[in-house]
Amino acid sequence: MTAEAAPRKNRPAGRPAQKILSKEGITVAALKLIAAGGYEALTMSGLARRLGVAPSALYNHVASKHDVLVMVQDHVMAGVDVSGFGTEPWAEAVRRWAWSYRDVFSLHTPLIPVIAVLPVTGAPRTLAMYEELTAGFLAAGWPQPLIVPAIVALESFIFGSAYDVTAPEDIFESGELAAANPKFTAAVRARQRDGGGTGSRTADAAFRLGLEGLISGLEAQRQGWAEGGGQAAAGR
Amino acid sequence: MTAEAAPRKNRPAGRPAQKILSKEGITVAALKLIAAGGYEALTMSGLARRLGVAPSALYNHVASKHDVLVMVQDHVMAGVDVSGFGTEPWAEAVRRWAWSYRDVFSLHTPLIPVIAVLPVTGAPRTLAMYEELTAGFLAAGWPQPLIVPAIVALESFIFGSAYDVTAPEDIFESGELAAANPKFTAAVRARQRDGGGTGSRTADAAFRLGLEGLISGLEAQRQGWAEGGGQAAAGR
DNA sequence: ACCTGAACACCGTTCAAGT
DNA sequence: ACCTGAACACCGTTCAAGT
Repeated sequence: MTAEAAPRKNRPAGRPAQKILSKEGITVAALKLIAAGGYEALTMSGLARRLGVAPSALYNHVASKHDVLVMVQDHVMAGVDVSGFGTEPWAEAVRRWAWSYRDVFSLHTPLIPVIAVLPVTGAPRTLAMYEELTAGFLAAGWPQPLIVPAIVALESFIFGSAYDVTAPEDIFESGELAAANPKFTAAVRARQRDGGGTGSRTADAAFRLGLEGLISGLEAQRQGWAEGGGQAAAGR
Repeated sequence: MTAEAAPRKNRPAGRPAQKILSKEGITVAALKLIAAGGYEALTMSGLARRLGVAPSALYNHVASKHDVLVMVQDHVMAGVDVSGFGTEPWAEAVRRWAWSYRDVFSLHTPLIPVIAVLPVTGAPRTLAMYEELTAGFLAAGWPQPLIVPAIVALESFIFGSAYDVTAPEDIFESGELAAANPKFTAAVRARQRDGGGTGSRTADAAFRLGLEGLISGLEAQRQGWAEGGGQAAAGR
């Protein structure tokens, strides 16, 4: 297929004439493996096979498989669209960013537990995204203390929604328990779908509703903060 | 410690006089294992050891480890507080539910990928929770087509936020990249924390902001729907 | 420094044999 | 039907040996 990863043919032991592996190469190979066979296909030996090396060779470049996931994550993050910040109104920029973020990570849900707890130090592109976001929030007049909590809230919603995209369409069919749960069963039948039809975009309808709610609701929280002189709204 | 799982002492092969395992017993043992050593400790052989059987014996009662996670999930779900629905105003009931849901699953984040795509058919307690929720939304006057999308949106936010609870406090420290990302670095320093101090509840501040935003924003979306005669708000 | 090859300590799961 | 015990096909990771 591609020429870059010529299969190893009985290469002798010992340090090779010029080095074969690099972090960048490992990351690219990992992304190809994922594209071809999903995250199940991403194993250290699968990665080594594709790169034409022994599995143990990988450990000269990464400390663990977790390291590989971090590298993949930072690469994938480049696909998130922050172009609206600086060119569009705040709400519109958030919309563009949020939809692209969800779409990208719905194809990479196994990265979510990794990103969600990952110190940004190790992920320069992710950090760059946050910098763009922050600039956009500041330009829209957001008070500094609310910016990080607002971004975290939006991201939390996006991560959860990315899982939802991967759920089967009939996830809420109550089956034989329908009779015991009539109100929910009826609500599932009547639920709003995106596009108005019975097409398979129930995840989109929920994401749109939540995102529009969050955008207007965060805006309201911001007003409340300004009026309250620096305290957040109603508590637990 | 407990008497129930007396260690096996050279029990002979063959069907025992009376059966030793049950789904309920396996679930309880799994929860104890998790409480003691987290999800790393939940292995099929660890489970078998605690129950005093051979690992293969478990497969007479469950088809896979995924089955065990589903059973654990339904058990954990019982800890979510839906008592507000029917006794409190809608917003207050949602608050109580959402905080308890997040708190419970922040201790069980490995279940999130399982629940998020799990057909409710296999999880009766989860289904019962949705029934309660739906009743509460209906009683508050929610239009039927918006109820499921609204619940899904709230749940997505809750799942994402549960991960956030487990993140290290210094997750946003930009380290040596601080100079290249000045606005974000400053926003992190200035960020709102719950309780007003520098205590470790940054996750709570973000959750509160997002939840209050969602509650008021969803309320606004509901108004928009009523006024628009049955269409949702601004699109992609 | 950076590769090979063998080995280690696990996983989840299958299956024949036993009562 | 429901257990044991051995075996299988994987994992990620370590480490001595080689250049």
